[in-house]
Amino acid sequence: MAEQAETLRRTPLSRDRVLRAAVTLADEAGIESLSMRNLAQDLGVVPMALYKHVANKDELLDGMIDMVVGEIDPPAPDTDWKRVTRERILSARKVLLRHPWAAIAIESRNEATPALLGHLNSMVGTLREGGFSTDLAHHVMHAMGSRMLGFSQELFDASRRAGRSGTTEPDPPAAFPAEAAAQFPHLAAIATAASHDDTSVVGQGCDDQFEFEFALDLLLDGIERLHQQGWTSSRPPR
Amino acid sequence: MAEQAETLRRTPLSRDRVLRAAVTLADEAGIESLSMRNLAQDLGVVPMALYKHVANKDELLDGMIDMVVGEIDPPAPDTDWKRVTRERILSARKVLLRHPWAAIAIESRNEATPALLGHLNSMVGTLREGGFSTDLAHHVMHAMGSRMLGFSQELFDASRRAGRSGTTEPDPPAAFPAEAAAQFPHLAAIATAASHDDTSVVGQGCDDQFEFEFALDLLLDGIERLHQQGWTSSRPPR
DNA sequence: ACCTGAACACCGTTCAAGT
DNA sequence: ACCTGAACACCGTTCAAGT
Repeated sequence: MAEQAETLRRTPLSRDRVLRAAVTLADEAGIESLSMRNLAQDLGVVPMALYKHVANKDELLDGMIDMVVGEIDPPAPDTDWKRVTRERILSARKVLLRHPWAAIAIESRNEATPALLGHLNSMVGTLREGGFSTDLAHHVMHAMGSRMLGFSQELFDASRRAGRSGTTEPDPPAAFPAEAAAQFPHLAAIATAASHDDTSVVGQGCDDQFEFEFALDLLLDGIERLHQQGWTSSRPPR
Repeated sequence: MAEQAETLRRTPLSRDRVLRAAVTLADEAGIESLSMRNLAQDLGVVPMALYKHVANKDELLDGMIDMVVGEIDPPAPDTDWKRVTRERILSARKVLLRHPWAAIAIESRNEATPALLGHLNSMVGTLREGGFSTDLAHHVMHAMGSRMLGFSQELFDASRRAGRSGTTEPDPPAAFPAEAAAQFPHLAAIATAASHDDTSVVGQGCDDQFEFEFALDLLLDGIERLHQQGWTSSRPPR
């Protein structure tokens, strides 16, 4: 990273170069290491020079978010709303896993950025082309953003949040301590029952991709059922 | 709040009093106003006095989270897993709406706190008592924590995040500007189609509670179906 | 032994002085 | 006109000096 700064020192700053460096810094060192001062140092520049390209740190974060959202695949040219939506969501997931700081950064901002609105808009477009009423499409979009537990369980993984330490080897599996197993027997049971892995381990023992697709298909199948029934909010199923 | 500090100045500090004041401060002024120094001032105490009761700010946040999790209703004495789970999730939602900073705070920590583990454990317990295999219960818990869009759409509401300004009147509805409607026609369409409200407004026009229960029932109905079919991950439905 | 002021190593951002 | 060093108003936390 130091050599990179060396190479680029003389090339002029630009908003794009600032944002790109910020994303790299957050990816590699963690979002808590992203300060205007650290970022300037990475770019071989005095801190105040950044303010020529971003108004302040909030705008920097917005720009970073838009850069990440731009990595999501565009909708495939396909008429099957279910397949298109599924692939789009899985693409977004891949992007968010590449940039572990991004999901929380997006949630922490209180206005959606333009790129994010564009992404959501095209997701709704896919549903509309699939024959969804605006009414049902509306509720579906909300459902996609809901978290029943109030937080995303996937995020309980230290190795994800902290910056990658250069190497890509996974963390050593954290054992489920015996005392915790006694206190939380049900959690211990489902941790060990994870059939796709054979260890008595939480977190590391779960196949996150499997779990994600499980939830995704649960939702998509339910949505498909409502869609086929011609569901409207004025005529709810229950 | 100043008078409160006055009243309590002489009563000795305790971990509980520190945590309680921290939750109040975050609720009223927003999580970004929660600094060790501000908190100490609210308590009429020198900043360093806090460190007698919490090791550092991270531990303070953990304590605040546990305090909030403690507000979630215990499971009702009922044998119907679906009703119990539904009520529990709605109770958690109410708690998280009372403490707008809490959801993001929980996601930002990378280890679950003891109270949170206890809550999750009892949720799994409800499923097990309802006849769920540990396998299915495991996947269900993951599904409950999943967010298809990578972020929770509910959180795009400035009035939620920023501290309450004393008054409880809602923010004036933010209009969906014409230029945005042209750029994001599908979003504009679903915003206006929100049948439970009659305005051309995003955010304010949505009945969040309705949307939450829509998603919740979509998931619960799908889960019930899998449960009745005796679903296991070695014999998936698709 | 306990408490706490000052100090340290950071922040984001303003502003005035330099070119 | 542009650039930037110093300064301001904050952080969390350490540590040594006070009682």
